Amino acid sequence: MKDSRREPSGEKLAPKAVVNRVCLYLRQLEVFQRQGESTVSSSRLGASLGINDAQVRKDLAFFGQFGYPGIGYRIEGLIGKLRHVLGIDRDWPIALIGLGNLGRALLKYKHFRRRGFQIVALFDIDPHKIGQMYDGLPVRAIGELAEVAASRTINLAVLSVPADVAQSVADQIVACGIPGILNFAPTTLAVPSSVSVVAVDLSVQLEHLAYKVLNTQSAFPDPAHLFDGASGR
Amino acid sequence: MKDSRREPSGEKLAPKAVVNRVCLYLRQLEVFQRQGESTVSSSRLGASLGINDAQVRKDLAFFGQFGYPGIGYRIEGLIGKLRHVLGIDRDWPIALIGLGNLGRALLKYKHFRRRGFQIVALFDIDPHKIGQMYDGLPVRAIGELAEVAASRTINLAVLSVPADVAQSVADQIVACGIPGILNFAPTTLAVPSSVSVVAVDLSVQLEHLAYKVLNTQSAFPDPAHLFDGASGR
DNA sequence: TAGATTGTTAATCGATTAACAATC
DNA sequence: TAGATTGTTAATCGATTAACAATC
Repeated sequence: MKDSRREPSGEKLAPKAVVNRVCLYLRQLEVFQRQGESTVSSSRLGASLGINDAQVRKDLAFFGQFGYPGIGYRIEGLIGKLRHVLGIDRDWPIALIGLGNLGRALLKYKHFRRRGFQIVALFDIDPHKIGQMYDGLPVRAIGELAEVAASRTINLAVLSVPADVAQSVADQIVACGIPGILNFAPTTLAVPSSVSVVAVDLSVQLEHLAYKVLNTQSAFPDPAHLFDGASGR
Repeated sequence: MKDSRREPSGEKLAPKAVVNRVCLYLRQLEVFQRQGESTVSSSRLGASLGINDAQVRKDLAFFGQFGYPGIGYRIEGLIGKLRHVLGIDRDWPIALIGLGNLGRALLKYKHFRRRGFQIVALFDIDPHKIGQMYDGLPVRAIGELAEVAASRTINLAVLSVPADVAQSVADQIVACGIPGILNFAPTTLAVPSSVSVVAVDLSVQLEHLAYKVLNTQSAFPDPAHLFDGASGR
């Protein structure tokens, strides 16, 4: 430890893998806190998540010196620090675009609210949905996005529209100056580098699971022979 | 190309990142196919997804030799090959456990069905939900899982229950011999290594997006000064 | 043929893990 | 003090990219 109370926030952008794990650390620290614990070691935190202890220390060290040699990490303090470095120590007003089955489920998803994420405006392209109320919020036409985003300083959009309209809606999101998109549409969005996108394709996740199940050494009966009519290329 | 029609399927487990990208290649190839294309090069496929062309070739080469020098990849054939290596050239009967807002949305999610994933049985712990019908399927008590799984050879479970019961439900899934779990509960599951888990934590995705937005060099006004009361550790 | 594009090797880059002095 | 645990360096491991002979 070179110097004692330094916190290098914002110096370098953390790698994607680090940020994802830090989100998990935060989630698990809150579990420990609810259980009445006050400190935790990197090895115990890692074990609860299936992550190597050196990895835990290195990930946390990326954002500052939070630990105490011989003791571990003070849970309450670390939670506050991680919330700060992740940027979730504030409110994030969100526009939800697309009120299909998935969109409506996301609207009611409790965990978002608990994290400071609050859906404050709804949009859809379907004329039948526009004007309806969901969870106390009116559904607006996408054309109103610019106006609403400006007046409420919305900076995140959750996109749950069909794939074939996702790019055109994304273009409008970008045009409004909204700098972040959580994309549930199963398509890759082209956006300027100043706009951040996190993509969640539920089918891809399930496909990945299928691959893992088929390729995990086990007693699982692989009916591959039923399909191997294909030969060569 | 050492020897001409080899297909090393099942030799080594592909890295996670490779599998995820291959799922995206497949998704994009189907787009090209719908547009009436018959071949595509690694550079064009990569460009449409923001992936380096050498990466595309290397990922595909992991599973076999599918391309033709000077021509590219024949789309229809490659789609079939990738479906096969991913294991989605068959039906996957699925148990959906937890019929909250998210679970009900997943039940109606069209893209699963199109990929061969079919939800064939519903389970919940809430006595008020048990016996109700959703989408033509009755909600069963979790105690019936073993029986139903055995009779229908279910091999994937989608878990959308609250975090505090997720582990105990996962234990029952494992006990039934179901080898794959898609976990939407915001908690890490402890399962034997013979069981595959893919975790999707929607809050973590949104947190990651918030981090990216705050740390992308841009005109985005960072109100961090409102929060920096914290000092030291 | 000339141009295009693959599969693969080598080079680069980044991420993970082991080890340990410093610290409490 | 002895034991525990950090932050960090060095070693390992794996993933990405550039380059190019082989091929169509």
